[in-house]
Amino acid sequence: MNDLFTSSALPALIDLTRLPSLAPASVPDGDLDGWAEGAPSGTAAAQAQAQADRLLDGLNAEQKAAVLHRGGPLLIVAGAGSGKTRVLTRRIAYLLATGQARSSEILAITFTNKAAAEMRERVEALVGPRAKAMWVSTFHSACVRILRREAAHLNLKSTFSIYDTQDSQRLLQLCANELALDTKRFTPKKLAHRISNLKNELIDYETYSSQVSETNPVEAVTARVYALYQQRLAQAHALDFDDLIMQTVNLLQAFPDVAEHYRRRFRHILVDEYQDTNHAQYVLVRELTGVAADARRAGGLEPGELTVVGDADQSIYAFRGATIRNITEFETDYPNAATIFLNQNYRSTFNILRAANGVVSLIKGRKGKPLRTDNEDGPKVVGYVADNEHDEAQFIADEIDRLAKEYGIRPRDVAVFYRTNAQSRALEEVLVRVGLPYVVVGGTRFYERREIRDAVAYLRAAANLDDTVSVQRVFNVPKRGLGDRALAAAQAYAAGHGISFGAALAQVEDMPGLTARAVRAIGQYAHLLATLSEMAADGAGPAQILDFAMAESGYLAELQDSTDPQDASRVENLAELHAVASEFEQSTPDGTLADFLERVSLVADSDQLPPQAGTAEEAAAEAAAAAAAAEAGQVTLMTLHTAKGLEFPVVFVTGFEDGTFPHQRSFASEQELEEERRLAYVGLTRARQRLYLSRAEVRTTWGAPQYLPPSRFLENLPPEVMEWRREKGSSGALRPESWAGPVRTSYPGGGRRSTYHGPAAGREGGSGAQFGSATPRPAKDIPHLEVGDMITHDVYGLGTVVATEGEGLNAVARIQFREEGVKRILLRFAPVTKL
DNA sequence: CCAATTGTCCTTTTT
DNA sequence: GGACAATTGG
Repeated sequence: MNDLFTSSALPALIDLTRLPSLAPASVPDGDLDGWAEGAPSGTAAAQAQAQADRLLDGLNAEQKAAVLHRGGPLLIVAGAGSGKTRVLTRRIAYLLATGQARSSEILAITFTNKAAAEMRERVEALVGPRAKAMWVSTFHSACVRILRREAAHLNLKSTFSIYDTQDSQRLLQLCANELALDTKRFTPKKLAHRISNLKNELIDYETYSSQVSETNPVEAVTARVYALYQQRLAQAHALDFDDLIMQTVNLLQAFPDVAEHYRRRFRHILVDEYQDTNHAQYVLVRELTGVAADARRAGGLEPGELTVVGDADQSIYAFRGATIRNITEFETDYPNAATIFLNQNYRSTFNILRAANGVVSLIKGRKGKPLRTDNEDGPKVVGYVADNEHDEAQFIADEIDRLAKEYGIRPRDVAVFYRTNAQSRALEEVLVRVGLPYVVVGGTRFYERREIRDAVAYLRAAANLDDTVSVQRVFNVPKRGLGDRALAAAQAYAAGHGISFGAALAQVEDMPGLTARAVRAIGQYAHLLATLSEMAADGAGPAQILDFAMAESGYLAELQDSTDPQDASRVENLAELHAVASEFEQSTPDGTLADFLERVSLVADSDQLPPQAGTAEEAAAEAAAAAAAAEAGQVTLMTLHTAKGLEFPVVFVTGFEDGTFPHQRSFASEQELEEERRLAYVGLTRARQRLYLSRAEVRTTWGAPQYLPPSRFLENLPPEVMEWRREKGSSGALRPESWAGPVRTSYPGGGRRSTYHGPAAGREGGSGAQFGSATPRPAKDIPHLEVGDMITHDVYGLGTVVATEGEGLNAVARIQFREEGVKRILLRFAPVTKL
């Protein structure tokens, strides 16, 4: 390890005299926790160094090198399960313990707030109060803090609202209406996506407008909407998710003194999950390190220390602008950078790893080396082919039961992953039925529930009356007898007077075109908002304001008086929000309403995630794990995306069907398919001991049951690591014929179709059942198609017939699909219906 | 003029 | 099987 340390570190460019002393800044007082900032002294220094060196215990040579690296940017290419979080944590602790960095000089960026909280906890457990002033957060949270502090520079209220995707789309809908767009063609969703991409590339609307070709209608419209959207955001004193990054970059670039302040402040920047950063985030990091700014270096500011950690194989966020180039070109971007590879996997059994490597090995131009491990083979990876999603869920439930009985595995050790959130329903149904405790992470998140968003809209309005999206959201919630008419009148008035919607409401007396009833209703609403604003301005806490708003508006009463049983749980959710707000007031006494709202906007409720045990050294995490060990806990259900960075002893990855995973929408491009492949890799590598892969032959997606072929990813699993419990569903033989009468999986009135454990299942299991052997499909069932007919295909969706050939059993059609282009399809087998 | 009701699209993945 | 928009009845 010393070899690695001395050879890779200390590149020529680094001025040794400027490196901080290795000696710790303080005397260790028995244990690490006792350290306080102070002056170094002789023997104490040696002792402290010994303490610091203990941070290297249990690390392999590469990991040590990564912890010890000094001088110049460092790229750690860390394969799945190679202990990257551990290395990053130790590296920060080491910087602090040796006095190379003060905690106030550290900015560590993680992917989620949960990861940030855990990392902070672990570092604190290692070096105690020395870690106090460091920033550990996501890009977004860090940017909000900077923007709030520097709001004046940007002409922004420091209580600006933060718009999530839903809010942005609402505002875009308003903009689209205003511009009288064809919202069928330009949906808010698509517009949001386009604008988000532009922002990720740091292209502001002025630049974009000047670049677009007027003859391209999509670009021209996007430019107009983008401009209006930004104007509306500014009027609302709101920033969307992408603005948080882009505006921070703008700030740093436009105000050199501000930039310099933060560069001096954050001498050590560490970025986790670097493969998932987008261009804007890349530039932000570059601005903060000042490495690219030669001119500033001439001004006496040395470049900051930058450490990034990532794994190109786990890049799964390209859809949101992440670019692998940030990791593959790191050495070009930072010429004196060093790279350290961590390829040893400590997490998974060899069988699991071989399966994972198989899935990802096909990717073109893949640079990484396959992971290696000294771990034992472990049990084989279990495959299962279910008849349908309920059968799949039943298999999982039965298997969890069996594992509990035979190996004492607890629910908390088990995770079930799926590609899309919608897939969780079938799983939940079965888990409820068999009585297995479970928790769904993500999905319809707490903060996305309607009542929560309504309540938060009141709070936002209180903090920022100009927040038009929020003020309009609860304009008639609870019902105040205000409809489109009243809304339009107020909107017109606001536009005519150049004031915000919220401000306009106060002048309801002057508003033309309203009935007396509407005037009264708006007046009451305006009064309520004014009162809430005053409370917020007087420093009332979020819980107090929430209480008042819910009571005074009649929102709570409306829910309580309702007979809809759903509304009862809404009341409970509001109580939960109130509890969160109260807890916030207690834990952060000087936290403002804006602070609370920031947390609500940026913190996905990842608190539900089980604490990750794994690394042994972190006292706090260890204690928590030990305390929880007695509990059986809950099975964790989540999407594959959410699973990134986690690990579980037992993992089920479901839905291995072409169309589900890889998702149908990714068929269009090679890049997207590769991203799906990496997603599979991420899923498989979450497992420590046991891995299960399943698919359903028939899956019911919104209404209609669909036959789906096996996922192409399954073909790349090395057969020797697989144990197929069931290779065909009992509907398998039916497949080619099944089209005439698709399996009925809808069950009216909640009556559940029993899963197939009958003789059919037994007969098919494992034996080479002949594919459609018995009766060739009767000719009458083959749809007769002519050019121009519209059809739907179970896998490819809507299509138009562009050519036909052959007759009867051999009839073939060329069909133009929306996503897929033209396909040649043998009608005898294809799941096609004529429309 | 508003509110409940019927139709329509739909679904990736998320900070 | 759900969110949300246009539609119709009150």
